[in-house]
Amino acid sequence: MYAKIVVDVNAKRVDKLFDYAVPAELEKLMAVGMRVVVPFGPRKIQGYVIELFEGDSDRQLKAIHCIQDVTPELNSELIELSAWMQKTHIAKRIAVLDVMLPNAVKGKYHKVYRLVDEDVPENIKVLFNKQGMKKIGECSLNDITLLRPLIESGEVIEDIDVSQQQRIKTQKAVTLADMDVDSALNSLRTDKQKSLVELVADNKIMTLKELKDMDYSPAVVNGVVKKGLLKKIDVEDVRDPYKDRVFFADEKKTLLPEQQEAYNAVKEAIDAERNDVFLLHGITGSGKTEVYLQTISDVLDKGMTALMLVPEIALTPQMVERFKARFGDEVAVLHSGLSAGERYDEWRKIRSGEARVSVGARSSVFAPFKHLGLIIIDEEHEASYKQADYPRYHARDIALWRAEYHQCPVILGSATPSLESYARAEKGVYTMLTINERANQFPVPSVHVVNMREELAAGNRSMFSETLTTAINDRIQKGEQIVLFLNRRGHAQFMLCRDCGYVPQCPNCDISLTYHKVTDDLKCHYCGYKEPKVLKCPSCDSDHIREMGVGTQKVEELIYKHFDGAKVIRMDNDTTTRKGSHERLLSQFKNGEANILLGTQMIAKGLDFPNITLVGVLNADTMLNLPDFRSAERTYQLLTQVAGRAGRAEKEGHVIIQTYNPDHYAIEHAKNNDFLGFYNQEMQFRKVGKYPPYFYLVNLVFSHRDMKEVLLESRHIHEVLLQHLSPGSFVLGPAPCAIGRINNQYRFQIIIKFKSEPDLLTALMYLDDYYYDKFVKDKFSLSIDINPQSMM
DNA sequence: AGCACGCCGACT
DNA sequence: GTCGGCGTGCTC
Repeated sequence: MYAKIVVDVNAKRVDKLFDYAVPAELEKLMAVGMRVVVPFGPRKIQGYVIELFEGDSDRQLKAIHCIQDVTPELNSELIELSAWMQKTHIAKRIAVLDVMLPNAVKGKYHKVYRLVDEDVPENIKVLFNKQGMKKIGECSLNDITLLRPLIESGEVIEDIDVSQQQRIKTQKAVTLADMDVDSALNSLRTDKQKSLVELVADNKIMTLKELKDMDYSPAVVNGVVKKGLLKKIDVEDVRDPYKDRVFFADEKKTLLPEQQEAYNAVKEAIDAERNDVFLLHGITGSGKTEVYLQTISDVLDKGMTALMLVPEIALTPQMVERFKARFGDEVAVLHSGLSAGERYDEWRKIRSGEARVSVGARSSVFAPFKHLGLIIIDEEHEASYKQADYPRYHARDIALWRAEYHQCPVILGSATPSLESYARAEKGVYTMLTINERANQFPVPSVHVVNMREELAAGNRSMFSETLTTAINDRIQKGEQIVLFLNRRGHAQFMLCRDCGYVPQCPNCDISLTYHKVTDDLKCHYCGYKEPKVLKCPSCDSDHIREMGVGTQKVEELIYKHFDGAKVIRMDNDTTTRKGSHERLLSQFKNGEANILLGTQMIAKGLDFPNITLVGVLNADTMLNLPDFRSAERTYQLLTQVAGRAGRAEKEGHVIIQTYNPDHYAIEHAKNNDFLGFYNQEMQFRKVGKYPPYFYLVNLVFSHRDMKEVLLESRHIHEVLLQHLSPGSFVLGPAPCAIGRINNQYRFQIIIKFKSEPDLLTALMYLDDYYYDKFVKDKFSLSIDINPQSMM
């Protein structure tokens, strides 16, 4: 037997399948998808079994060294998917496999000394572990002196140990020993021991912890074990991060007519096992989640599985609670807050079939389900579904591939669909499902736009307009709650000299340094460069240099100064990095420990508190002015989402949007909650600008230390692309990137725009291959982003 | 990516 | 004469 293996070496040159012989003693155990350790050149590394085949090989093949799993980590679907991703994402197979699997699975390599012969003096033997290994990194000088003669004589050799990062957690348990239960019971004297054996006989396996909880002391258990009636074993201990929480069973809610219609359409596709894609366009508060829950429930009833994706920041305890309440232990939750071990446990629950529903962020799209009956992507427009770094996959693409593989339907849900998806639904590629009425029947909040230019003209230079100030004071007095949203993207704090206008820049990148109040220093967000806060302007020696721009901290201070009786909870990256802090802050707000919740992007989603009657958007424009073709779309989506936080209950909600561009169509349509109006206008702009969904985009970024070289080389690549691509496509550039230099690497970009380009992948693969050696040798780097989410 | 092999300069 | 610099090339 032979095996085709992907080796764990992240290099283009070895991005192919290697053939190995399977040793006779491993043939029975060997399965596709397993991880194995193989000799590779002079060393030993981990690899994935992609294919097994029989027959003679005329080549002298090396043999697989050992297996790493008993149950394969990958199934044949994921293997096929990885091949597809390798091709369509211009990515290395191993890099693709790496993002598919949970971190705990990935191998760790240690250089070790290995004891060849066990028969050595005791003082040497104690240095080694049970497997006769000793990590070289853990050797003291003394150890090495001791070992040196043995290394020279060959009794100890250098080797590489491939180990798993995260061991499966085990627990001690007991089970029946091989023996007749009745005769066993007869041989026991005490009732306690008898009942213990009966209990174990009934349950097959009981952990010691369970027994202890049932008042069987270790002494009793050990006594029976000693008699040979029970035996101790290790069982896998599945960590459940939510195990201490009690979930109340959640009942099906009656669907409103529009919900029902959407549900019926999906249900029909589920039953027919048809690979339909639905775009569920439902305004905020229209009860999309209830539709998801009921369709999932149907899938489970059919004995199939369901995968649901939500944006990372929407994966709040509230959301999880709702799923756990409806489906109980059948739910696996996958998000970034889990430890590697917890994540792996959830993964294994899915693989074994113990969990049949998953709720998770982007990477959970690879969850190893069998018999998928439905895939749901909630908030399908969210940019976070696209992985920002290599391999740049979009969870939506993966979901569509998997749905086709399983022949099951997909629901793309959103209140503000991406233009790409909406256009496809309009064309009939996807099935459009619309919900226009709110499930709770409460009125849509009223939206008021404040023109900050007028405020400024009227002499109000604070960041709170007259209207907002009045509204905030009113809510504080009534004891109602307020959410204030500060759009921080592209609006970090920096230092500015008031005399000469100097702004401290990163010496390695073409970007100004960001001021961090917590550490009181200046940092570069791109390369990590750090320097102390400057007290005197390095340019003109003036001491009128100070922090500019508003951060949430600054706004918090201003709120306390501006409003009596304000009690603020601030949510941003600084206050929510600790595990569980997100949840804690929200529950504090929910309990009324504060009346103002101030935050960035992360508060735009999911919070659903009845007492919020006012939502203020402090600066609606910052996102609008970003040099990106999606900036209007992003602004519209964000404003709609933020507005959705108000009036989720009986009390009427108000939204106040402060902006310097009150007439911008993104803001106007957001104000009127008019998606179609926005869509039509934005589509015009996309059509004229030759942007998605009219054209597909590929963003190529080249970087190198030497500006001249990178410019010359990218010009050449421009030529190559023109030759390879069809006349209907556009190749723009090379032009300097928006941030022209990062970490002393000059950056140029080329943008490809095309409607249909059958040779695209071939051309890109050619670039990736042909230039690879050059890029390695001359430290050039090329990044290829197909369907980029951002052009910056 | 690692690691070995190999072919040149500065040292005992 | 040899130790070590890192360019080159290979890994089933």
